[in-house]
Amino acid sequence: MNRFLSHATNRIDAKGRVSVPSMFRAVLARSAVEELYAWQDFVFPAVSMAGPEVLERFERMIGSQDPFSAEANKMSLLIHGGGVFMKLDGEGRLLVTDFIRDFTGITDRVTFAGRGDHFQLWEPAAFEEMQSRTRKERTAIS
Amino acid sequence: MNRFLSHATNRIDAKGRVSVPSMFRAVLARSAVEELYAWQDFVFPAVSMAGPEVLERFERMIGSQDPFSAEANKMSLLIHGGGVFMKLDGEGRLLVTDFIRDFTGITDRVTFAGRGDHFQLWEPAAFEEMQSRTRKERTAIS
DNA sequence: GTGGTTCCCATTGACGCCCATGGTGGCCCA
DNA sequence: TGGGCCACCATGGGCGTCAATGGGAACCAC
Repeated sequence: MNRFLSHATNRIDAKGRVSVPSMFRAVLARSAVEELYAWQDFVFPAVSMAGPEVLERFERMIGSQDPFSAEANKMSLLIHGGGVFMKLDGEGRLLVTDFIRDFTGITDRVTFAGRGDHFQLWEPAAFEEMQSRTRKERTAIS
Repeated sequence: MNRFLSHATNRIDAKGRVSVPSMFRAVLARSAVEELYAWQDFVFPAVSMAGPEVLERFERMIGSQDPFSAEANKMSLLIHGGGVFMKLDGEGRLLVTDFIRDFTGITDRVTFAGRGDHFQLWEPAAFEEMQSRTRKERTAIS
């Protein structure tokens, strides 16, 4: 199954690195992704990651709008200004930069959460809380 | 009958594995399910399992919404972030991971409960209690 | 140089695959 | 109908492999 699923929490080491769960790396490998596009999520205090094709998808959405519209402008602000490219080291770890820390509140541990076509980095407690709150809110799935 | 029925409690071994009741495995085999989609239930402290078609059903529900809405985002948080694919070993056992333990409170024994098109993993005492309480309430079957 | 990275290599514990054993129930046959 | 045989299921454990993590040393940029 070629989706990002499940969640797992890993520790950040003294050098600021954290292992991306092998499950997620396997998905990336299947789509031959080398460089990751990372962006600050539009809804949650989380950083999302996926292959570059997601950025292209975002750009097509902007392209289909009036380039002078406030709407297109704001969107570019988010997906370009709030996005970076990152890559993993030989062991499948990534550097937790301030870009990630400041936006998520992550300090020493990272919760990776699958989101289907991408995955996210959360501060563990924030993820827990958001998930359980959401579960309480809606009893309407199924 | 191709349904998950009845319940049974099995012991978790020293390696954290537990046998899925053969009755349930037979149902899975009949539908040629290789990989199980497991999700943290939206209502109970239980992990549910079924074939991948359930995930696809969930995803269609999300797909019918605005992908940038908070609503779609939260739903994905549960079905993607709160879901995993698992597979059984050669003997029909599954590994009871933290993904399962943390959410259900399971420690050394698991109660498997049939739910028609899927089955659930419960902490035995929690299952007992939930079942007997529900029986008393007698919500509105009759 | 100095701080921050990247590239390797080492360690340890978790997990997957395989084979073994014991207990129980079902079935056959006398 | 009683006994015995056999199949199947739940459970245990060995062992090789891989993932997560830690740390040294080369490297790059300012």
